[in-house]
Amino acid sequence: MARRPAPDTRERILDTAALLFYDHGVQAVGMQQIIDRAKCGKSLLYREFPSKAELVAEYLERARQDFGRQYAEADDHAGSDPSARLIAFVEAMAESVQSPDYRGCPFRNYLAEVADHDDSAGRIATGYLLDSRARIEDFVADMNVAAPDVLAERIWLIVEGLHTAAAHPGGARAADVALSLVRELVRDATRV
Amino acid sequence: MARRPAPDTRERILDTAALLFYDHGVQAVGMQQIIDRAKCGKSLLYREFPSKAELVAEYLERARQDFGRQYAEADDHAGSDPSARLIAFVEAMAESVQSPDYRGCPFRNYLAEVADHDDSAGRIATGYLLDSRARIEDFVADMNVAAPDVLAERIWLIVEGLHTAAAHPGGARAADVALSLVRELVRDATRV
DNA sequence: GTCTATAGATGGATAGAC
DNA sequence: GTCTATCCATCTATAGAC
Repeated sequence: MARRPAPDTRERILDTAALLFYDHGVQAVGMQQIIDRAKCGKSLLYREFPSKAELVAEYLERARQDFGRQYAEADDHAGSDPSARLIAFVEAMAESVQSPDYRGCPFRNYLAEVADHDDSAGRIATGYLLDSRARIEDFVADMNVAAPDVLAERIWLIVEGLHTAAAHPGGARAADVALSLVRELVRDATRV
Repeated sequence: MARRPAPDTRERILDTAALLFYDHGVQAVGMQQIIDRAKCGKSLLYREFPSKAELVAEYLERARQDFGRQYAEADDHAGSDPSARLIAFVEAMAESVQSPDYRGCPFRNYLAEVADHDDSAGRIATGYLLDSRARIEDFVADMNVAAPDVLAERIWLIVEGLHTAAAHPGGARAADVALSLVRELVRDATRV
């Protein structure tokens, strides 16, 4: 029994909670379940996370940062052409749904299972969606196409479908389908 | 206290439960909440629905039948051309997301919030999705297009996006976006 | 009196929080 | 570990319609 608190305790608890929240849904997972799996005491968990609501919010906030890093890295390799950056963004999202145990987008799942979107976690989830959509709109706006609003709306709809369809039965090909469709829309829109 | 059993008791309970389940999610609604809202006794609810799981399953089953009737009615007015029937199907789905208090597709929401898809309610939800997708595939197969699999996959992705995007902030135009995109894909695919 | 509805007490399990 | 609250589900008690 170490008296000194392990510095990675908070991260380990958050890792454990994130896995359980994502796999079974936020509401279906109890605090005791997280405590058992993380092998920590109750007092330790409540010292790091004062309530379940804050633990959920930090789970989504960390997921948002993780996705943000992946998208930033993909953007670094995409060059400066806005259409290439747009494709790279969609590719990064398509890659994130390719996991064999993919169970849907954590933000969209949270918004689907919790009706109140005005709490801390809900604002993170809606903020993530709005940021993703704004990123697409910004890329399209820089592409000098005839109808940027229409193109951005269509791509966003496909992105929404990508995250949802991949979690449903028979959704293994959703990433390829979304990517080919987005590429075709971009190609048609940028054709001289 | 009426001795005569009201013949619409079961439907009234199911109506009440359906509203609550859809608005707040299945897991967030308690049986007592339904009992209070439906103004019925506890024993009466449990006589009609032996468990919450069965009540949820009947909620989804009735929703499936309701949607099925709407789609069948739309199909009756679409004539016999498979592309017209396909468009009518997508139009009917687009109409169902136009409600101002739309909170997502009940089947997709259920699958998002409950991880186990092998129970009675889960099979109804997945069955609805598979049926909808098969209907699209059947219509496209009758259209004599060059690549029916690709077209059906793309339309299904858009349909998934339609149901998801309409429930998210800024999703008011999702129905129009999905419809115009599907119409364009069908037009391009059937062009001689 | 008989039947059925409602209302409330209750059981056991589990929730979040201290 | 403990506390309170709530979950689903069952059972009992009572009030009213026939």
